[in-house]
Amino acid sequence: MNAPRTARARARIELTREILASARRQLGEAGAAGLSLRSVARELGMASSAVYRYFASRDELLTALLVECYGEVGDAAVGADDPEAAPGERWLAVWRGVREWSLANRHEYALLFGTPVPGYAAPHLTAEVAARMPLTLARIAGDAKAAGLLDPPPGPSCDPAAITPEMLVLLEGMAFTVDETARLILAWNRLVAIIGYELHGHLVGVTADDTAFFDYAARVEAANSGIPVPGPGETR
Amino acid sequence: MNAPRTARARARIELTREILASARRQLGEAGAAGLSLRSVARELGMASSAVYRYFASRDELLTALLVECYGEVGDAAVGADDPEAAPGERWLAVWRGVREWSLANRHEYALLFGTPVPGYAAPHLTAEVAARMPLTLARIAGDAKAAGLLDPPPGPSCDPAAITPEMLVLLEGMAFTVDETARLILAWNRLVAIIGYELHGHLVGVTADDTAFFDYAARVEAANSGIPVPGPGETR
DNA sequence: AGCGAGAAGAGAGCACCGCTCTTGCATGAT
DNA sequence: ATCATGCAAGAGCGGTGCTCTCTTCTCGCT
Repeated sequence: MNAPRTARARARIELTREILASARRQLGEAGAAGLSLRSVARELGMASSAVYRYFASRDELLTALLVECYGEVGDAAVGADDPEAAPGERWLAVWRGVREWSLANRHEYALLFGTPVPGYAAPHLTAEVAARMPLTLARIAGDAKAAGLLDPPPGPSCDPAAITPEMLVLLEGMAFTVDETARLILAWNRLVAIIGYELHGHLVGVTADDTAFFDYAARVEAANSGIPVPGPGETR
Repeated sequence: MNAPRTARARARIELTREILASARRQLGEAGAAGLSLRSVARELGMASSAVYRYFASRDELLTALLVECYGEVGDAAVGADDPEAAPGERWLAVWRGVREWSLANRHEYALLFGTPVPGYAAPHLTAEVAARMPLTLARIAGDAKAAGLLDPPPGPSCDPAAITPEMLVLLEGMAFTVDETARLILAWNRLVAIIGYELHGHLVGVTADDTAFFDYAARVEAANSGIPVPGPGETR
């Protein structure tokens, strides 16, 4: 973390930022598959080969964007969460925040949660930055539990051996049961899933009001996780 | 539907099948992004330009594969379903059948449910073939309801305006309520979602036994849809 | 039976891609 | 002031989707 003493070093980090910014813009416009190292170079007025001084490969550039986007979706989740509010309100706000980010950044969503691009295997190093969004959901449930408000409905129980010990440790301090943890994992998966269906057109002809249906899904999932949620009446 | 009278016509449908078969194999090996029209041509010993006599573009070839794969996953669902069995057993069997097909055909799963490839927009014409898998789930719920076994747990209710009238019509004869329909849509989404997480590595470090966790998810979702399901005890 | 229309295949070519290697310049350190 | 090094550029390789032209051969009709 040395300060950029020399002009060369300053130029280097500056150019790195510009490459990343250009790539980010192209990702937003054409998607991961349409992101071309050559066109980034063109846009910056440099030779394509010069970009390789900054990113060893297209995949490495993509990884940098991946980390950046995980940060953004984490920001969207954390930013939407008001720790002072009631758990149900917080839950809905975070779900909506993540959805809005995804709708505004559909190609970025695809990069994070969609099909891995060609031969690119996402590095697992990004686990900690990737965890911010789901951890925001867990925190809401944890706070609800601490306040004695967490009340998951009855249902099938989860084999404790199905979940990694690390996962239970990660959520330490929140004192979740295995079943509560399992339901949170499902909730995280389902938040991403319902957005994916909307983005990829699987709901065309199925839902008439995507926003209303998303809100419904968010409420159902809150109830599933045991978080009391306000809103439209009960089934039956 | 004329019979292939001439030798030319026979050769044409034969070659079309071979092209499709070669493409299917390459899709299974390298994924949609790695599917190359040129390599298909190479494999069949013909000029790349000749393939264009059969498929106007790579996207058209991809669409043909898409339809084929939708058929396969539909077959997997229908094939796993034993209409004579109890609803809970049927539900689990269909979920497992779809998962097994997906694990054995991960690139095909990605084509169907993952990020749309580059600039390729999936045609909506495939709706009827795409619907077979979710309709299998719906049929189980419908049969359960007819037998008086459908008993969805209380929870948030869905705004009827959020679902298209066509959807309610599509499920006609099963006499589902709006909420039952909404939960089935969620169940369909969630079956695809949990498999996607497993395939794309999002569960690495989270779940220790993917099969057990999937079974848990299937049971939770059956309960959510109101289908009585056998298996491990209740939460709490 | 023969001929014309049209289908099918081959090949060259265009513009693009990721990536590599070599060459030369300009800058920063000594 | 000089030397070593960081850095950009250019050419090039093998690959892609797709188009256009040219030739061959098959099919259907007179």
